[in-house]
Amino acid sequence: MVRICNYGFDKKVIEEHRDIYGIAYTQNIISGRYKNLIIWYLKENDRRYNQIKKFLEGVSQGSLTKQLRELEDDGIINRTIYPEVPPKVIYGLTEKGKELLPIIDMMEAFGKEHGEQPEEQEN
Amino acid sequence: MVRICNYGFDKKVIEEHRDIYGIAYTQNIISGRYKNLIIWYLKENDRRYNQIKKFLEGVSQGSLTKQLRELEDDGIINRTIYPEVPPKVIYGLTEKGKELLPIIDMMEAFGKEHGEQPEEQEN
DNA sequence: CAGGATCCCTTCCGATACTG
DNA sequence: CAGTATCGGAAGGGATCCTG
Repeated sequence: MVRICNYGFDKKVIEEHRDIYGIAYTQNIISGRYKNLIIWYLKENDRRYNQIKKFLEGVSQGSLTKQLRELEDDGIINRTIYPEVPPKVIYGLTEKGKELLPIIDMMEAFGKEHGEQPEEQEN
Repeated sequence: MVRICNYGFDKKVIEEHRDIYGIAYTQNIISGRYKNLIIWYLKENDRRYNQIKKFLEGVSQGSLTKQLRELEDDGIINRTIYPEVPPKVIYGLTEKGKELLPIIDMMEAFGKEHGEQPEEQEN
């Protein structure tokens, strides 16, 4: 089911143009200020909640938790809880989540090529 | 320069993690409810304002115009005005914009693979 | 036809306080 | 440590009115 929130697309558009369904679906998953970066950060290793939080310095718990839950609901990451004291929660990419890496990889490449010299762009 | 709006990233994050600059830059460009679809729609042919509007049925002029302007400012599309009566404005992808197509292509592929059978996902 | 300007609502996100 | 709950600000997007 396609989320309507996250500035996604509603059924009408999707019904009319079946070929853009995939774009809308994927956009729904990765739209969110930190989602791409979370996925990117989990690329090499599984990480704990606070590691992710530290990596994204500035993010609030509320926002981070919400984004992690949404990614989990979408099957992009999985959450493993170790019932210790203090608690330990490990986040890692699912197989589905790993399939997003090439996309983010290309985003990084695009940005590296075009966004590196900001002041050299003619305004 | 990285826009702070569009739920982008501020300088702090970017300075700290140079490797995620590209992701943030690209995300800034394509974040927006219709931007990916606009780029996708311009893939095959240049289009007029009203063609795009019709394709995205439901979008308001205000939103569409804003997204088109931002894409233009980011060098993704170019706008050609034909001073006729009634006026005619053609939008097309720049070379830089065409480089985004593989990314959107992969988004479509991902969505097609994972988002097609919504009710077969275990909840 | 292709917008510009304005108003308003929704969603996203940060800040803070509190908990097992 | 890893959250939950609540509040409020800011940005995105829709609706409407108006224009060259």
